[in-house]
Amino acid sequence: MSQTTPIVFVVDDDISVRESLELLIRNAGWQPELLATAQEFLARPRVLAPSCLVLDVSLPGLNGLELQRRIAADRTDMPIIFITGHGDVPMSVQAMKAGAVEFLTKPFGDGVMLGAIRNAIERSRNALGHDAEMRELRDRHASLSRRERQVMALVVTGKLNKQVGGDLGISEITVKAHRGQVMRKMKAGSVADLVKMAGKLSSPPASRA
Amino acid sequence: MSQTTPIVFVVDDDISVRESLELLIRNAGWQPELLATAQEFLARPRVLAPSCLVLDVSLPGLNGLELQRRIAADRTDMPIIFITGHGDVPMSVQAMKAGAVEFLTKPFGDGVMLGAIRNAIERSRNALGHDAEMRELRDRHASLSRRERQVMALVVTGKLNKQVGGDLGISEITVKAHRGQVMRKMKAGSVADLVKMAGKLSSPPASRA
DNA sequence: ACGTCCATGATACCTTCGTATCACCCGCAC
DNA sequence: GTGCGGGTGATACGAAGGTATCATGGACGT
Repeated sequence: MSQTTPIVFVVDDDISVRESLELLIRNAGWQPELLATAQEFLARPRVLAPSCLVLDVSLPGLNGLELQRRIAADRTDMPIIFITGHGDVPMSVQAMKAGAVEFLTKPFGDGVMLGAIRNAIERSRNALGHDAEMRELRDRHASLSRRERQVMALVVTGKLNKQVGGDLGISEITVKAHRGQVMRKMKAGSVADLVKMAGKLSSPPASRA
Repeated sequence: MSQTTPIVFVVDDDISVRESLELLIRNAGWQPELLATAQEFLARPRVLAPSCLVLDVSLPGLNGLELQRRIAADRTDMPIIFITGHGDVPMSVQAMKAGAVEFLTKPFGDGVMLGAIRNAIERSRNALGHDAEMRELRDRHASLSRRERQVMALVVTGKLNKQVGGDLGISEITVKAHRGQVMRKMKAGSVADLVKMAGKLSSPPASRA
């Protein structure tokens, strides 16, 4: 599908780690982006390519777990692979519970890291696709007027036009008009489509694949 | 809803651990079940109450991670809390990736354990409800005849009766008959209902809340 | 003041749904 | 064989969906 090269961000204050990972990543065919601190990473604009983040747990200033907390919510398209020199169990558990895809202790083999990145990139690709679909859906839903949203909400529960009209205190004819608008604006070819869209719109932000 | 006391299974080969946890669990109002080995646990029949498993990683014979692999697939209603004396990071990461809800290193405070169990029981309760709903849905779906399943599959894509008939090579009238049967057997009050049911039936086994 | 969007409602017409009733054929079990 | 369930099809009718055209009124921005 997308021919953009996946980007692998590396945030580690140890320059030798950055350099060795740069080589590894470049040789594997991905685009490395090297940063020494969490702040530098946060200053970066969002990217649209599939990507992942190789993150050192202990960083000066904002540490790895704190950075994760900041970005995990909205950047579901950027899985995090933690690396650490002296990590302990509680730390790794916290990171995994917060959604990290991997937690590696140095030294780790090149193959392990490459496998982890490959996996993360794949997740990112899926998340990007999913996010794009959700954005599209939300945009359409946002283009509805207040009434149209209300009508849609009731229609997808299976209510008849007559009942929708009753609930909203308007006539069935008006409901039909709104309903038609909803179908057009949401680009739904059938009620079944609309129901599925409503399901996606109302379901929580994400779930781990 | 259910007034059954939640059950907390403890699998640890150290009797002093079992006994101290027994006290802790009982005082918290749950039903402790103590076992020394993975085999003993597997020999137990499934329970229908909300439950969780406090599991030592290192056990004679089948170890904790192996036991997890055996039961994680079907026993989504029994979250696992790992405990360990000398756990390392890779071990904890593996356990968390496989779906453990917590990974505690000894010694841990009573409050930490109680909090973890409370959380796990809550998940179990949700999973039980979800599982029951899914079982119910699958039962209904299984009660459909071949044709009825085919008709249902096409109807939930938003196809008109006429189109369904065309696809299956039968008349629209027959489709209506099957469709009515489907609605009755699935206990769907509307097409919207049916679409939602189909969505749940076709979605993967579970997703972590 | 004018245009635009939103909301409302009506009339008209055709399509589709949903169900009931009746019918025939087939395979399978008792 | 008789009964039963599944699959098929027809006729008929009422309910609901869906669209089009027309019309009114309020809110908001230019």
